[in-house]
Amino acid sequence: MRVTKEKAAENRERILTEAARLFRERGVSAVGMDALAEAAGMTHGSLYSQFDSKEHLAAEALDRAFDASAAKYGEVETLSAYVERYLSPRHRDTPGSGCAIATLGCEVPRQGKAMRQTFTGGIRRMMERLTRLLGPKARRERENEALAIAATLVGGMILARAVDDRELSDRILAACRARLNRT
Amino acid sequence: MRVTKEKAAENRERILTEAARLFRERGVSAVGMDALAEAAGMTHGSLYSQFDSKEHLAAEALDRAFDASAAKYGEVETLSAYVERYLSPRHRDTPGSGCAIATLGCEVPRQGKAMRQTFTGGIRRMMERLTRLLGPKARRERENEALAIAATLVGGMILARAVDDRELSDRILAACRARLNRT
DNA sequence: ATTATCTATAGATCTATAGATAATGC
DNA sequence: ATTATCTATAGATCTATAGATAATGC
Repeated sequence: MRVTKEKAAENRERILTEAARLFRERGVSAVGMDALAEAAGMTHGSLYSQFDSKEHLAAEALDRAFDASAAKYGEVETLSAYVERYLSPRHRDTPGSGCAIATLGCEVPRQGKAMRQTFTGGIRRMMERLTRLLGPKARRERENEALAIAATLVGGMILARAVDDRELSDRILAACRARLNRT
Repeated sequence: MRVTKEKAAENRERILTEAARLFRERGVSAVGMDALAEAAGMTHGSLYSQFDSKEHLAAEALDRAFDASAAKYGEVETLSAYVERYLSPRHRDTPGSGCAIATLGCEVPRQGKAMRQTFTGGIRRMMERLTRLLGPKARRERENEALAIAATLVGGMILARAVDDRELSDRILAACRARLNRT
């Protein structure tokens, strides 16, 4: 049952949107093509007429996730607003729509070339956004500071999500926010 | 073919040692019982006479990984020595014997209760070690600082391992070291 | 008698492909 | 005629269990 070009393009979008969410929620290797197809309201066979392989699909979905993050944090005007938003309990509790670096960072070194490339691009975009929010210092110096800030943001979120204790988790977020606001 | 109690205990140790390495190298869900058995020089059937399930095995292996890290960083006498060691290219390039938080942190929120509990314990141990290395301030304040430092260490290592570009990777490590040494 | 290990296998699940179907797009 | 989707299935792989084996431990 063939559909219109338009409908097919919509389906493709929906697959990518759902994939971007599911991969961030459960990890790339834990989400099968079947789960992706079901989430998009299709059968898994049709994913293969839209994408060459799971890895290609995943790399494209990851790119969407980075685009969404860039749009979200592009609005932010100060470092402290960035920090407050990133290290919020709300972000911690909604990984499916949050920063892909914090959800997939540990998995990426073991993934294929396409994924790693996309991911490196995502990290560079985050670094550049943070660099622009930093004071009047030399560019190189701001970039290095941005990298260290990114590490604290990503690491803080990963630790806050990993611990089994809500109180400790809140405390991790608060401690990282405090530290970054003291910059 | 039954073996001596002693030999069986040795086998159990070897399974855990190899598991702790393989899980950190490839991720928990990417390493099957077959791969673990082969690495320990056995068939997968025998893993089930030593462990109830993969998750129990993984939790115990993770505990070993944390014990090893505690021993390694227990020798360290200053914060800057801790930072140099943790954020070294050597650590980045040998995940199999490195910090389990940096290799498995993203995966843990999706794992079972036993894993999460062990992991939380590992994070607490890291925090306590760092707290002891911090100056003469009040305990609570040092603990919070330790959490933020841990976030930078873990996040920095994850970013350095994730990027596809060696130069950028080295730069991430250097930027995080510089930032933490300015504390 | 007990038990650590091996062999064999069950039952799921996962990625990917082949071929049929049916409606679009030319 | 083309093609997006569906159905069916191949071939791997994964966790776990059952039963046999053979040497230990009592």
